[in-house]
Amino acid sequence: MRVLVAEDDRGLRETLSRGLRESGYTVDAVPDGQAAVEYLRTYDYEVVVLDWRMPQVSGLEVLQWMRRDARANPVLMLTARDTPRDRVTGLDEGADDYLVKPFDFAELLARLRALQRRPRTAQPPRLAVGDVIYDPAAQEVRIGSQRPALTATERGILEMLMRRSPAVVDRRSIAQSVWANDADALGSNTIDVHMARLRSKLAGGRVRIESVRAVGYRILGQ
Amino acid sequence: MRVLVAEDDRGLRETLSRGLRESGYTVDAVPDGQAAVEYLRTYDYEVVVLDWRMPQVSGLEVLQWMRRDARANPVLMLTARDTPRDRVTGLDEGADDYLVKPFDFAELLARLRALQRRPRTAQPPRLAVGDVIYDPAAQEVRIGSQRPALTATERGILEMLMRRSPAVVDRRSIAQSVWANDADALGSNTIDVHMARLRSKLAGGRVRIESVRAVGYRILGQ
DNA sequence: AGAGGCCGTAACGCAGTCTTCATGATCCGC
DNA sequence: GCGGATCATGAAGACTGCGTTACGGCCTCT
Repeated sequence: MRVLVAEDDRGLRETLSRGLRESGYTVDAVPDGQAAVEYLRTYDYEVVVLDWRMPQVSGLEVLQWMRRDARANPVLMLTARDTPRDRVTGLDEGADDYLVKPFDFAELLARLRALQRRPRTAQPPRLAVGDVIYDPAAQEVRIGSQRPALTATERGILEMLMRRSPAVVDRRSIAQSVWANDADALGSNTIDVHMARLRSKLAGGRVRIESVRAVGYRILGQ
Repeated sequence: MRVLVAEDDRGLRETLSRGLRESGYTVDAVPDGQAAVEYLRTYDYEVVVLDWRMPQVSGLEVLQWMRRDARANPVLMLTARDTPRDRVTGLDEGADDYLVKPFDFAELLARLRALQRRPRTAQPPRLAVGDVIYDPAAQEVRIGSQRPALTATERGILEMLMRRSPAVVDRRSIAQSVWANDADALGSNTIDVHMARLRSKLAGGRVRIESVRAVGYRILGQ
């Protein structure tokens, strides 16, 4: 298991390196964000441990770079900050987990194990298909610079389609994701109508919603 | 997005339900582990929020049942306990995340979003014969780089043939796999007609559909 | 109470799909 | 080789699912 540790405090960095090696990991440790990016560019790691606060390039910036670059490696952030607000920021930027200093080493190991089990994050916090961007946190949709006013139902459907894109989403999945009782939505033409409304609101964007007869729908960029 | 919440404290349960619904989730809330298992058996959820301490069946036991039952749904554990030791236990049992009460609601939302980000099911099982590939999950057929437009019935028949390939599939099996009432399909030449169309659409691929007189059909790679 | 927005249902037309029918080809036992 | 059975294929009508529009009920905000 290869792990990259980015931590500017020398003492902590060495403690982490030693401890992780004793636990069977292969560790590369770097003292700042700049070096972390270099290493990430060059080597491949299963898990990345990033200190939030580092000189020059912070852990958050490294994380943002990773996600922009479509790197899906699980990331565990270390930080001294402990306000809920900070945690929200970190998680929404695509961190997979979060640990507050000072921390218990056994817990770090457990969280690393959990991250390894978890399938890669694979997706940045924002969904994008064509020029349509959906931000699940803000529940906001953008088409280029436009901001179409979608209703809650339409956003729910759109989110489902975008998460699975370019695969086909069957009607049952759509129904389940939006309605508690999928039966009535399946029995009527409710989905079709919402789909029509969604299509008209997305018209002008560089996407299209294809219908796959007898199965469901899918959204594709153009 | 469907979420199951299992929490015995009524006040917290209702707060969670209301808050999550306002954030766009479809929520089922249950007061104990027993009910949680029932619901998990019956419905499908994207994320499960489990209180650790519950009467009768605890959240940890629900989690253990899920993992024994090979349920891969992301699980977020809620708990009042806050020793590193407990966290280690929870994470090692397969919880994907962990939140200590009292918690900030925005953080709960952020962690749920992080959990949802996990990619769709590992890798979809695929059927391949010759250069024809069928993905049952996406219901998509490819011949090399081509994507022939098959109808639902044709896909159903093709899937059956490919699953059994290179064995012969008798007409009864084909009928049963596609039609609720296999009788009428067997009495007519409907199957033959579909088979002809399927052949023509697969022409160009390195496969052929052989007919086995008085028995059925089979598909072979070339 | 009224206005407006959102949602679900109904109705209808259309396009794509399925089944049936007709006809010809092929196979198999005798 | 002959006859019956089985299969292949083309065309036509029946059917189904989808797109669309319109409308009524519900909720929220004022």
